[in-house]
Amino acid sequence: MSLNPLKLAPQDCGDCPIRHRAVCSRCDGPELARLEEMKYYRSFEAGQNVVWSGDRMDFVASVVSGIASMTQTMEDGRRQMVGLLLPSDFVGRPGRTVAPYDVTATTDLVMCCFRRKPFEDMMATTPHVAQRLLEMTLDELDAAREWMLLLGRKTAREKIASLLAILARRDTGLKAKAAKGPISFDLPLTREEMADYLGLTLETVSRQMNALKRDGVVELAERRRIIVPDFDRLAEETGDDADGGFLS
Amino acid sequence: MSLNPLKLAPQDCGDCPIRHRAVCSRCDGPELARLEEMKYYRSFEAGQNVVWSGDRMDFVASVVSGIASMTQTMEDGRRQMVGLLLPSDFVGRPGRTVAPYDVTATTDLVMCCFRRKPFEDMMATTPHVAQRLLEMTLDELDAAREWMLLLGRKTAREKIASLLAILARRDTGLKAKAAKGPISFDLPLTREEMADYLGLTLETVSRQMNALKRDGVVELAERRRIIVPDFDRLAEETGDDADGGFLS
DNA sequence: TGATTGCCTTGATCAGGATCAAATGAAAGG
DNA sequence: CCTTTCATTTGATCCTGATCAAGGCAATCA
Repeated sequence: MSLNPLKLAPQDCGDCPIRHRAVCSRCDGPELARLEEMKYYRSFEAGQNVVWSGDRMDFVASVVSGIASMTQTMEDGRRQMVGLLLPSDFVGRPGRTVAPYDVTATTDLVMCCFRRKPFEDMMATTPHVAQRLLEMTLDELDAAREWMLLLGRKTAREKIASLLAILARRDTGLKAKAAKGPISFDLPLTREEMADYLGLTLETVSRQMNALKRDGVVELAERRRIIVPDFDRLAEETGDDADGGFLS
Repeated sequence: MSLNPLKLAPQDCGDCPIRHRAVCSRCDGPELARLEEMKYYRSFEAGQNVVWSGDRMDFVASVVSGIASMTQTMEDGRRQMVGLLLPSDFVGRPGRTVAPYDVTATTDLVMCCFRRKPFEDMMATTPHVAQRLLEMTLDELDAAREWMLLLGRKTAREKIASLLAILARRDTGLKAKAAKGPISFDLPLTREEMADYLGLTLETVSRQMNALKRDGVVELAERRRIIVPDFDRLAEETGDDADGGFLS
């Protein structure tokens, strides 16, 4: 099975670190118990590789803490990030045995894994699980398509602003665009990783970050902390329309 | 429900034009009969809109003939195609009511539709269907990610070659990269549509198409017909590695 | 403490593709 | 047949972001 991220709603996870409740929020008792039985944890250090493209993958997993990225690399070394896995994101593809992308821990990382076979068996016998996974995959597909718009049509400045807005939303848990008062969050990516996300070079990322700083859109604090004085202002810089597709 | 394409394997479709056998290749009798009951056809003229972003969508569908495209548009008019729907592709998202993208018929188009509600009901009671849809969605996600690599890291020439290779493969049904002898197929897109697919301008598309022609990679025949004297040669121009991810 | 290393910034220059503009070609309609 | 319209080509110029090259800064380690 190869890797794909499927977002789990954090609120479904309760205090269970593996958050697998979200996989089947309507399952009680037996299914949850079965999930509980087959789970195990793996941790990785920052920079360590989780799987290589082409590897056999015998598990699906969800991110407990830390961040991983999925990247594709061309023969001559050009790299494009195609997935960014944050806590509560799901990874893995029921039914596939080979990973199509490299997955790398960009920070220290803990994942909660389920062996593929029993997980698939449960999927086959528990309709809710398959449906929930389908829903999560559709969300991921939407995200990929917004990403495509970013890669294909946005300017460097808009790309940076978009990425910061995405991270800010994920980190602070805000769904809507509007937000009063300053927001701050940790930037978990290096300039190079941001560049790979955005289809830019690291120099351009650096320049545009500082341009946004000069213009008062963000402040760059110690230890890669980002302060956003006015989220709406940042949102304006993304090039997205104000209401931004939060309809279901 | 909003739109997403899910590829159906044409070989699963038998002689049924709606190809819904592929939705549940393991279903016999009752499920197929239910699908048969709820289906209806819609046709569109080239250029006509199927749904607008934000519209309510009460059906899922598969493309019977013709081509449709999903596009996202920014306020200032910049456009990015995020999905290209060829015959046998599936469109629609069980569980969602609002389309997130514009869907437009780029040629005359016939779609076979299923009302969303009964389709969802069948999904809920027929595990195979949900699993099959999940599989198709995962394929679509893979395609989106390859598209992301194209948008973020490929040169204009590589982008054009990649698109032509994709269309050639779909049109001629070849799975592998290798192909002896010349291939020809119809280019169903205008220069502008190609540009929207590739994140380029139509002028750049035109120039690079003619560059590929000058270099003998393709021939541009009458009525938008494309002749590829040597598919391997075209494949080399895409920037993808030779084996190209045809592992499952 | 100094050296190394990884990450980031900054500068100078270049080039790939965008933009603006005009001409050509082909199909459709009166 | 001429006109209109739309798709495409081609040319000239511009500009954004890439590339090449140094230098700075902070953390880590000997």
